Amino acid sequence: MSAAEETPGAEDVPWGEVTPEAARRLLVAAVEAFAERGYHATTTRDIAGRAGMSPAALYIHYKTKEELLHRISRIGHDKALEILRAAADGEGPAAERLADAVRSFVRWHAERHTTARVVQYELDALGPEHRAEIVELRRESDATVRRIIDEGVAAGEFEVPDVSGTTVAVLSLCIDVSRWFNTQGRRTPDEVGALYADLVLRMVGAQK
Amino acid sequence: MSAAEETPGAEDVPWGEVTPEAARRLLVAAVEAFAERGYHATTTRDIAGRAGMSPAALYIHYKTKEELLHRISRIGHDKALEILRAAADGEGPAAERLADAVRSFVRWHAERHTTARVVQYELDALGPEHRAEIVELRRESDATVRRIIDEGVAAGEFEVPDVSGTTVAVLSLCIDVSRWFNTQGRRTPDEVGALYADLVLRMVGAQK
DNA sequence: GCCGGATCTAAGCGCTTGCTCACCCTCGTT
DNA sequence: AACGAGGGTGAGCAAGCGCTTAGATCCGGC
Repeated sequence: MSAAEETPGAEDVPWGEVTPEAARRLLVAAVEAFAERGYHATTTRDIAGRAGMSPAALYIHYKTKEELLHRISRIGHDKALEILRAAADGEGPAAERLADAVRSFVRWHAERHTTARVVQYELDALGPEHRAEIVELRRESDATVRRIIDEGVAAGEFEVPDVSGTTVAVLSLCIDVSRWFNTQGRRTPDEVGALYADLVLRMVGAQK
Repeated sequence: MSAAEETPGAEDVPWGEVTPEAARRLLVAAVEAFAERGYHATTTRDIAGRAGMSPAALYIHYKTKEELLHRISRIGHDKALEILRAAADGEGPAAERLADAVRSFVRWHAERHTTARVVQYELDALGPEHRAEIVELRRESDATVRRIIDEGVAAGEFEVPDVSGTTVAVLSLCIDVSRWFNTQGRRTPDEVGALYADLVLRMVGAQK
């Protein structure tokens, strides 16, 4: 086998964009540790240990522990926004696009709830500039969902008295999936996605 | 003024049940610190400092930092459960009781979002036994909401294909208010409560 | 006027933390 | 065979952590 090759089929492998391989192993270890115990309760020794390395190895690939969190947060938010935009930019009626958005967004938060938990709940552990950068990405997620709802109202598909309030509620509902979802639980990510898509359509008063 | 009196009108003062006063000051300081930075990022020196005391004073009133978190969590969950039960045990149709429950539950999570944030998101920082105790309280909250929805379905008021899934979603929606609610924001706790009560009635298919 | 318990503090102990430093090993290249 | 660069390690530093201890201060009851 050729040795120089890097991350074959990189796009759909979860952390395929992170190279070299040692940096990715550290990042994956950090995601697990942060999700289990929280950023502040996780030690650099724990992260390095999970990746099968010495504590010092971490600092070859990342300047600080906070930079690790930022990389995780940035990649995760980019992915989340990409999912929402793919649904929003689709064709068909607003109801279909909203259901699509919720279904895939929820599925991501359930399937990758370890990552999502870090991405969604460790925002405050970031430094001020990194935090501001991530907050901006969240604003764009909000705008994307709001746009679908706006269009549904304009087309007469939805009946929504408070668009911005409903937008917050929809995103909030989806995001919180990463807090309670458990792989051992009764429901699959697909099932939760379908259930939530239905609930959201009811929230916006889409006729069934 | 008489000096010996303790916590006049104790019931409705937020932390009135905590005595003596120094213990309450420490607990209030801990709630603020935990909400701002998270349990693990908060130091005992920070808590004591906010309460205007030396670090050692904390250990006169609490055995450990974890006991402080447990006290906060226990009182908070008791209050939350009390709110839900008061609405569930009321009279009138299920739709009215569900709206009541959501309205007051959300209002609490918005008004006291500092406390709620600690109560809802720092569960994992508790030790195993304390954690188990709190998880049991959450199960009861879930059962309380599920009961209202069950009764609404039985009475033909609601149309809900998946009662347990919808119960989770309703509670999840309410709890997440404490994550995003901001006192400086556009909405008052009353407004968010009213909006969410309406959204939840739509979720259960209550005819308006 | 003195006592005993409760409350609070200054100092600091033992340990862990994020991070660094001096050095080593494994390479493809010459 | 020698090299230089990049990935890795073992040991450890300065700082900060949760928590303890010895002693000062307050205060109602005799």
